[in-house]
Amino acid sequence: MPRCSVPELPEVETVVRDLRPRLRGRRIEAVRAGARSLRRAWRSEWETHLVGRQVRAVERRGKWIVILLDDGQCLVYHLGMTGQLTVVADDAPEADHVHLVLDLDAGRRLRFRDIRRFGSATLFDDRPAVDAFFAQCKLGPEPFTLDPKTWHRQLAKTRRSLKAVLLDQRVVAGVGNIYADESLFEAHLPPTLTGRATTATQAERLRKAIATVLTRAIERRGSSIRNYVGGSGLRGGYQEEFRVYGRAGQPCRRCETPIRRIRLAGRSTYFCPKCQAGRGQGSGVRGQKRTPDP
DNA sequence: ACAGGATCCTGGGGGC
DNA sequence: TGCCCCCAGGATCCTG
Repeated sequence: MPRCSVPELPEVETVVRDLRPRLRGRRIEAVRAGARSLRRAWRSEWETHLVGRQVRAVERRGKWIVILLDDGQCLVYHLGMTGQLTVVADDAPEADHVHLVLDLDAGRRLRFRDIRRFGSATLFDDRPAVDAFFAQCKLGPEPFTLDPKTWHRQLAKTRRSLKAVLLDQRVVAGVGNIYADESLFEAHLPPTLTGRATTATQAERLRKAIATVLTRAIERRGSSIRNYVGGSGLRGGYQEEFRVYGRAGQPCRRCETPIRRIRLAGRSTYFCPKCQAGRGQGSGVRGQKRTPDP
C-alpha cells in the first residue's frame, strides 16, 4: 500500500466543499505566516492586505483553491503533495508544519499545513490576475468540460504516452498519478499507448472514463492513504475502490490477472496487462500476451 | 519543439 | 537499536 496520498482533483474538490460553508462570510482578523519557504514565496505585505477582509466564495480550478474576498482580492492555494487546508477552532492544539494561519471571527482559524512544502499560498489583487496566472501556467480545461474535439486533437499530435498526457495539467487540469491510472483502467487502455496511436474511439472512451472516475472519487470524498484530509479534517474513502493504483501483484478486480507496476513518465504506473492490453492498432504493450506472468 | 529526467522536500519503511 | 538508502509525486527547470 502506498504510504501517502496526494491531493488531486477529487481531494481538492472535497476540501473546497468542506471549506465553503465554514469560510463564507468569515472575516479575517489576523494573519500569521511561518518562516519556512513554500514553493511560491509568501510576501509579508499580504498579511496587512488580508486583515479585515471577508470571505465571499471558495472555488476550485484544477488542483488550485481560490478564496475570493470582499474587496476582489483572491487568496490562491495549491496543496502540492502533502498540503492540508482546514478550518479549526482557535483553541485547537498547535500543529507542526503549519505555514499560514488566518485568524477568523467566530473563534475559527484557517490553517495551511504542508509537511513537504511543495504547496503554496499566493495573494492576487483581483480575479483577472488569477486568470492571468492560470493562463501563464497554461492550465488546461476542467475534465468535466473537456471538449471532445480539442481532446482528440491534443492526443493526435503527441508521441507521449497516455499516462504522461493525463499528468500534463496543460492538457487537462486536475488529474494526478492515482486518477490517471484509474482512468486508464476504466477506459481499458494501456498507459504506454502513445497519444498519436490512440484511435478516436479510444480517445473518447478515455475522456469519458476520466469524468466517471473523478465523479466517483468525489462522491467518496477522495482518497485518503495517509496525509490527505478534507477541509473538515475527515478522511476520504475512495482508496477502498482503487482498481489498479497501489495494487501491484494483486489480482485484477475484473479478470484476476496480477496488476503490474512499471515506471512511466517518471511515475509509478499500475495497470492490468490483460484488461488494458489495448485493442486494434497502436497497443503500447505488444508482446505482453506472449509473455504471461509466471 | 518536444520528451524525458532531475530537482525541490519530508517522513516512513526496509535492509543490514 | 540505529543508520542508510529508497520511495512517494505536485510543478518546474534543465538537457538531449
